[in-house]
Formats: sequence, structure tokens, C-alpha cells
Amino acid sequence: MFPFALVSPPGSEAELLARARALAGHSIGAIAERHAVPVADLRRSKGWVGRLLEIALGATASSRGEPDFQLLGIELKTVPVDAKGRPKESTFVCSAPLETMGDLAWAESPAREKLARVLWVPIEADPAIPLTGRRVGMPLLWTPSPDEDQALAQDWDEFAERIRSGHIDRITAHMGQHLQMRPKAASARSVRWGVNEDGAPIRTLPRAFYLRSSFVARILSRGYVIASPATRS
DNA sequence: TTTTGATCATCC
DNA sequence: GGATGATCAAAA
Repeated sequence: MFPFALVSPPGSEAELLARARALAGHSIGAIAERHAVPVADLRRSKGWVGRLLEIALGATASSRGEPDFQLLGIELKTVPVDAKGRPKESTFVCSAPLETMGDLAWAESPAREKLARVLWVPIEADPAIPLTGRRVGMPLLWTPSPDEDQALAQDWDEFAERIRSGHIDRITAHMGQHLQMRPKAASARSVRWGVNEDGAPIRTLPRAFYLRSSFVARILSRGYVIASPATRS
């Protein structure tokens, strides 16, 4: 495909936030058209909306293990929301380092690093609205509060303990009040190295961390509104 | 093949 | 309906 109008990386947090706010109230279709991005079918291109927003906001690290806005150290997350502004899905954080996380504290975890600074962009996701007609909501720049950080640390510790004891396969999505660990793979046959209770390598399903929608709901409720570009909560 | 972007499909 | 486990596509 092709050269869409290139958006330069934002030079500051304020600039990024201003850009994101300017998108609020606009439709996905209008934004895609502005950047000449062909509209895809979400059933097949599940990450299409996220990639569109990366383009529209000038994110730099596509498919690389770095913050979306490297200079600013900010991660971009689009989140599908219902009419009330509640997330409809959990939010992917990062893949789980199965071989090392048994000895990894939350403070030094890749999950904590990813979540240190996040620009949340709600996206209207009512299935009754055609994809191109869905609007972008008011963005929110977030850093975990001490309470939130501690809560996430608790969940992390539970996972780390199961890994440490060699019980990776006893970790299910039922665990974790706010942070989940679930499969993340091309298929259920995908394989990744983990460790058993003796520290010996075992083959297991690749996992990743996700934030429960209830957790993200509380974040968004700090400032979310469906609004025209001029409106703020 | 892995990482990043996520949502889908099915079971409770 | 909501959550869990499974899956899809692009980029590197």
C-alpha cells in the first residue's frame, strides 16, 4: 500500500496529548481517509484500529519492543468501549518472559515498564455501528498510582510464584485481580520454552499479560467522555 | 519466527 | 452477557 500522509513523532507529551485530543469525536473512517489507510475487516485484522492510531499520532516503534513514542517513553493503547465508555475487552500488555519471571520482581518486570506511562485512546466499539462510523473518544494519559502499582504487583507475585514452582500450566486467566496471564499465540499448538520445578526447560504455550477490563474501566473513568473535539471532561 | 497490534468464538 | 482460551495480520 502506500504512503499515507506522514505524521512526525510528537516532540512533547503536551503535543501528543493535543494531537490525541484533536482526534476525539472524529470517526475511524475519517481518520483512515486522511492518512490514506485502507479500511480492513476487524475479524481478520484485529489490530487495525491500533495501527491506524499509531499512524495518526506519529508513533515510531511499530512491531518493535519499544514504547510507541520512544522519545517520550509513552505507550499507546486503543481500547474498545461500549456506549457507556466501558472497555469491551481486556488490554494486552506484553508477552510473558516464562524462563525468567520466576526470579523477576514486579519492579523490574517488562509489564511494569510497559505500563509506566500509557496514552489511552477509547474507541467506540458498538457492533451496530459500522467500523468507519465509530468515533474516537477523549484520550487519557496515565501513570499507575501507588495503589494501582501495588495491586498489579500482587497479581504479578502470584504468577511469578507459580512459575517459580514449575507450575506454569496451572496458571489460568481466572487468576489475577487486575493483571491476567493468558495464552498469546498464533494457535493452541504454539510452543515456547518455560521451566519446570527443577529449573529444567519445558515446552509450553506462549503467554502474555493483559489488564482486566474492570481495571481499565477505572482508569478511563478518571476522565473519559464521548465528545466533540472541543469538549473535555 | 517473534513481537506488536488486538478481537474472536465459545463456554459458563 | 461476561470472561477465558484461541486466533488473525503486519512488520521486523
